[in-house]
Amino acid sequence: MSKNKTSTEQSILEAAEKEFLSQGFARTKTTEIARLAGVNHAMIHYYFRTKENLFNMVFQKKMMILADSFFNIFEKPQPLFEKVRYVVELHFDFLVANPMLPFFIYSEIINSKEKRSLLVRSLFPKARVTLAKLQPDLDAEAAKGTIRPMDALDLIVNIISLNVFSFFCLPLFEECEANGMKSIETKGFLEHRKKSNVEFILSGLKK
Amino acid sequence: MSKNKTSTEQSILEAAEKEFLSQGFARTKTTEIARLAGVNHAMIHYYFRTKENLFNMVFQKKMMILADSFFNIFEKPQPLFEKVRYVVELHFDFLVANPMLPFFIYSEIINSKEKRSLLVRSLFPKARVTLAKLQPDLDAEAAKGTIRPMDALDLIVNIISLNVFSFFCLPLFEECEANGMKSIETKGFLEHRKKSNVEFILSGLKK
DNA sequence: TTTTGAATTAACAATAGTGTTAAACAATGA
DNA sequence: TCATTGTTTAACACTATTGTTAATTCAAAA
Repeated sequence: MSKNKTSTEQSILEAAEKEFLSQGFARTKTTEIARLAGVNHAMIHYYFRTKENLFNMVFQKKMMILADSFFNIFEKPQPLFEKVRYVVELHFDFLVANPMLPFFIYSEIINSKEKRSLLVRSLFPKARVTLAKLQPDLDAEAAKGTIRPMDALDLIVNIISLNVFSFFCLPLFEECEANGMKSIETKGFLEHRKKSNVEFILSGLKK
Repeated sequence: MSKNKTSTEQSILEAAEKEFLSQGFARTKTTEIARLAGVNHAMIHYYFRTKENLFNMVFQKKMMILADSFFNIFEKPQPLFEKVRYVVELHFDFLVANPMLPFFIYSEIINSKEKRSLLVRSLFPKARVTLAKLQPDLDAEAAKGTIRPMDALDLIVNIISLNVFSFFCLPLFEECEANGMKSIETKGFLEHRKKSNVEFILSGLKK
């Protein structure tokens, strides 16, 4: 038994991941997943029963990756300024490795209260811990007068905003270049934004 | 003739706008648009021939609104710091009036090179003018030593990032509240972010 | 080698959603 | 009033996509 079950099941999952991530649930066709995976399309129903089941496997996995990604970075004990720089850079690198992830998750939670609730329940406990540790550091620095008073949640939202949005911009700048509109060399766009974000966030912290 | 053509055509357009904005092209059903508009679903094909035609009407209109929104705000002649504050606030207010717009546009351009190109060609000329005016102001202030050297494009991307992302966060914070996770009073979340973004951006500009 | 059960295939059923059509209807102008 | 033209309706055709099934293949254990 189990001739090459893992191989088939795995290649379906990989193809599904690729399709769902780039197209979203609604645009993705199970036939196309099967074609990509190089298997008969009945296999998808054999292993996962429904498109929705298959989607949920992918979604759950990606949601966990997203939930873990950010807040773990904060764990390393460091002085505030180095920590902020480090967090911004590592979060940015995480996005380099998972450029479609935030958009994928957001697209799918927007029309599903269950999924939204699932995500929030995954994020909340970690976020709470991180905020509870970060806020005192910010308060201490503010008391010393090295930074302006800063809400930890705002800082985190700002970091995520600037980093994630850099990836949202990427296709537009690439399109500019493709249309011969020289606005910025797309080649180094992400590298540039990474530096720019670090500087802007550190500068935004200061008095 | 034209019994109440405008009424039917208009209500289809309004229902279509609502559905496409919240669900995107792929999830939206023309039958549901018809139901929402209170018309026979053949009317959609009578007035617009295809779902895609109808979608393009909505998309084109929304894209124009988006393209006009941001850069016009910069036109008012003002000292730099007041101008930046003013731009951030007005852009934020624009998003209050059009909360789904950025996500809608982005979702649809991501898988369509034509639409991406269309958007870029709409944005580019205005952006160019705005940048060409803004950069000298930034350079002058930097020469005076009131701000750190700053790339105009980075500043604009930062403003859009922080503002747009505040609206992306909203459903998550609402969901937190719904699940009894008290992280922030959702009631005032947007007002809070508006202030926070202005301060952070101004602070990020300074030396 | 035979048996067993999982894996695979092709063909098909079911459904949902888009688009078409012919006939009925309503408004307007002659 | 009648003819014309644009509007609306219900019924249907077409298509794409998901999901099912029965028959077949294959690998391993007895």
